[in-house]
Amino acid sequence: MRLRQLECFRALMLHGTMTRAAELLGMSQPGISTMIAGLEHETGLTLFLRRGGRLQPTPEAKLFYVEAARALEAVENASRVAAEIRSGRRGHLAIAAYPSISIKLLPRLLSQFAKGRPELQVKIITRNSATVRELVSTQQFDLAVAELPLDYPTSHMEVFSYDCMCMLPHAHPLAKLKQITPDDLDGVPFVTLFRGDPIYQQLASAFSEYGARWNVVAETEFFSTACQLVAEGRGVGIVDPVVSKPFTEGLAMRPFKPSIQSQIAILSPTHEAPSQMALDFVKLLRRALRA
Amino acid sequence: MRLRQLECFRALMLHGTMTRAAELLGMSQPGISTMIAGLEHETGLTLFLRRGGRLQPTPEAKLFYVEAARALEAVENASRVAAEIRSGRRGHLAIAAYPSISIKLLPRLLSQFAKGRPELQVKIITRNSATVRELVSTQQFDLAVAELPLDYPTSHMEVFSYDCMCMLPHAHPLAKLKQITPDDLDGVPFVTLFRGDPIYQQLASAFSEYGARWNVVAETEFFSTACQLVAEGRGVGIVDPVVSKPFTEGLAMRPFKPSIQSQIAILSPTHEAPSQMALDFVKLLRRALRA
DNA sequence: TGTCCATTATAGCAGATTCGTATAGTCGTC
DNA sequence: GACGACTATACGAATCTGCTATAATGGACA
Repeated sequence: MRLRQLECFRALMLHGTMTRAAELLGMSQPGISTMIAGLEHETGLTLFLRRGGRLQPTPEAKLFYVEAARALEAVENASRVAAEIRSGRRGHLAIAAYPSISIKLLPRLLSQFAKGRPELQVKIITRNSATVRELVSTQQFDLAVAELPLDYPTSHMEVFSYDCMCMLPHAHPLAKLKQITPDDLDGVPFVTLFRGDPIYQQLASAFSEYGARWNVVAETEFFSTACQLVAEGRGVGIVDPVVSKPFTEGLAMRPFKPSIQSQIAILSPTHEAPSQMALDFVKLLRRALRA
Repeated sequence: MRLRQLECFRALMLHGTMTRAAELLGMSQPGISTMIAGLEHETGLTLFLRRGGRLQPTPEAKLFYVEAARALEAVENASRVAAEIRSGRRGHLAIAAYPSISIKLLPRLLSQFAKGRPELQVKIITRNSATVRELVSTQQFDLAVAELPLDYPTSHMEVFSYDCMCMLPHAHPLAKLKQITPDDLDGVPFVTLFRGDPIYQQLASAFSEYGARWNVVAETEFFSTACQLVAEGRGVGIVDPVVSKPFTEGLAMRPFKPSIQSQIAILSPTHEAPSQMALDFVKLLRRALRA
């Protein structure tokens, strides 16, 4: 059973005569004739009665038409889907990300990305960076974003490093300074991430190196929480300048010495080829993370 | 997009290598290779990554596979349905019939006909013979059975004539006779069809011709009702010997003089070709009506 | 009845497609 | 470095497709 036969059959059923069906399909009448003859021969069905040089569809033809039309639609649908995939209108994007980025930056980028991609399906899973790393190794995701250091490095990894900045209310006395050091923060109420976080470790080292007293008044799990505490006047804190930017509006940001490094990475599954969709989104994400 | 391309694609997705897919499809490996290359070229999708002489399906291939498989199934289904139609396993049979035949005989024949035809859809509509005639002219039915005379004759019509027989309880005194005439029934309680029915007209003539008194004690719409009244001892009656046979078990049947003719006809739509299914069923019905 | 018109069917041919064989290229493994 | 497993390309034969030309059929109408 060939597709062209079904197309000819459908056109003939819809338009009554071979001559007209041929016009519609842009082919000759004898072409239709042989196609229909072939279809009748191969199916063993008498689809049309030849009455007075005209065709009359048999009841069998009407029964078969339902299935033929369905089959043609399915094929045409496959063809359309192929075009949608090619043009990036259809696809899915499963992303695993650590909390700070999945709260604001990622949704913002994704909704921007989804414009003009009506059939795009997006899945975002938020886990801590260690879990994100495990999820990537199970190949369940097209893409992942995690903080470094990872327990062990993955092959496909694109790293972004940031010098963290000190955030404090505009009204804070230290906001007058162009740059802030541990000395400036000696005994100043400080909001930080939990003890396990690399940022915490680096801060602890920095304060002890400078011989300043690090007065931690709050430990949070997410940057966003820390930022909110600072905004409420609970103390000052330190964040990366890109991923956390959406949370620091209305706060003063000052460079911090010594350099406190925040590193995040875009991870790709190792054994799986990335989809074009994923590659396209990575471009957008990369641009955002470089900014 | 050609079917063979989709078949090759499916086999390749299912079996991993072109070599194996070729075996499964009974073709050569280069054949698969060119088919896939053609499909990739025509869809504009990169469906497989060539890594070290091996193929690795891309995420796009996985997306497309869903639709490709669906399309192939639809086509294969159409092919299967064609075979079912050809073999008579699939089809429908819409029959309009007058009450007496649609109550017993028709269902009995249809259930016999439906054996070995799993996908057969049957529709029976019961109307009086005049309405049946109208329904046939609207071409909504594959077949109809009505009593004669019709108000006007249809072109495709096969007539069956019966000499009606007298029915009476076995215990009835007249059951001893081999044959019954209006004289025998002079004043005998009689159950008959309604006044409008051809049978009624013929009986009235017969009794008046013989100068016998026709003692009608009940008029019914259906033969089945009349038969039941006779079985209950309400009187004697007259029915055709074939269509009404299912209702007359337990009753004595005797030939009646003069001949009271019951005529019924199998009607086919005029402008519509009959389905093979309908033709097959007519054969069965004809055999039953001739018996 | 004969002519015209609209339709379908068949024949023959050119081009496209399909699919085989032969062969080369690639990569991992031992 | 040879082998094995795999894919890609070249080329030719068979098949399929779809065209033009033409025949055949039957209805409409003068």
